[in-house]
Amino acid sequence: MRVEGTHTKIAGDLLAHYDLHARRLPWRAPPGSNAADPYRVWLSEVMLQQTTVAAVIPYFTKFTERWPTVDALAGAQDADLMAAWAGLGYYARARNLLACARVVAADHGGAFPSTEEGLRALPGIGDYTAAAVAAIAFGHSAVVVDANVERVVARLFAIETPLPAARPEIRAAAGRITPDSRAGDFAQAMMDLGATICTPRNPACGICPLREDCAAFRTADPAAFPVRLAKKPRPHRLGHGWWIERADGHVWLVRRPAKGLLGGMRALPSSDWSAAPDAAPPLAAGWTTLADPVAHVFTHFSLNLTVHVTHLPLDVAPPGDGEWWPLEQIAEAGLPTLFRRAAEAAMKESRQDA
DNA sequence: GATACGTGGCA
DNA sequence: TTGCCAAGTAT
Repeated sequence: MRVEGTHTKIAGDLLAHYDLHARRLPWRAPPGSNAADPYRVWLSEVMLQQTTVAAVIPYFTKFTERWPTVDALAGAQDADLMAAWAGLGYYARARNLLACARVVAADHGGAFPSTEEGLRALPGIGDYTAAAVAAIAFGHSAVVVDANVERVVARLFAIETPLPAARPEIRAAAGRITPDSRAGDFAQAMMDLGATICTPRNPACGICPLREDCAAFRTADPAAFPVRLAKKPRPHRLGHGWWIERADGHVWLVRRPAKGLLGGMRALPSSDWSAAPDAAPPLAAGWTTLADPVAHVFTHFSLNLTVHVTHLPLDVAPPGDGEWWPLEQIAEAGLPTLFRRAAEAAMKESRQDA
């Protein structure tokens, strides 16, 4: 149980602002309604992990139309789920999403646990998502701390400790300003504030409802908070990808290993990605190498993928597991962005050859 | 605690 | 153009 402290003014000011200016988002119940659907709250929170609202909206719409309930999602085929997630990134989320739906359907009768502890035990639900679902879907006074809340709280209290070491301090401060009632609205209001007013760069302090509560506002540079440690430089890697097209308009696609980078996703056959990758093609054939490699930036390295193209007769197949995929349906293959771009480059080249 | 894990928008 | 950053989780 939280003790009502000296910071209740902050929650009051923020909720008053939220009642007037809350963003209308597809996963939010309409104003005045308290009918937040735990399935939709959970799905949106998983999609929003490290991902912008603008990127999530079309995926959320597509998923809820195709799979309206957690039981429906639990019945999805792995390949269909992964293909539907393609392009959104962090594909472990999609694998855990399906695992979580199946646990909820099989072990909880299709009803999400309502407590942080119960939610935290499910695949893909960490401290943040457990607190967010408990607060937003079930009205519990959970302390919800995401990157927005970290930034807002670091500024409200002008916390000088650099991230990530400041996490415990920030979490304690967040707990002190979280209200006993309307904790879900409070959490969403903090995130709205962080996304639209208390932004990482050039915060709009002039229209901020918490301006008079904010210690950073009284400093010369509010945007200097939160303090962050310098990041390590991102290494660069090289790789090779092979576009194997058959005379009847199909391309050879493989599925990547279940774990690791782009785990479980359809892909072009490719080499390892390293400073000096093995460039041996998967089969002996006449290869054309595209002049411009596909440049792609992952979180922890950047990549130049050199794309090689060949055309095979009908009676030749590459070694190993894979599938011939019709070229006119390449958009439905669910290729992650790197391979979608490689496919676009290869098909453009093939058209020029024809 | 540190690292692996995608992608796109913005300055 | 290049770097920063985003409703984090798993190991």
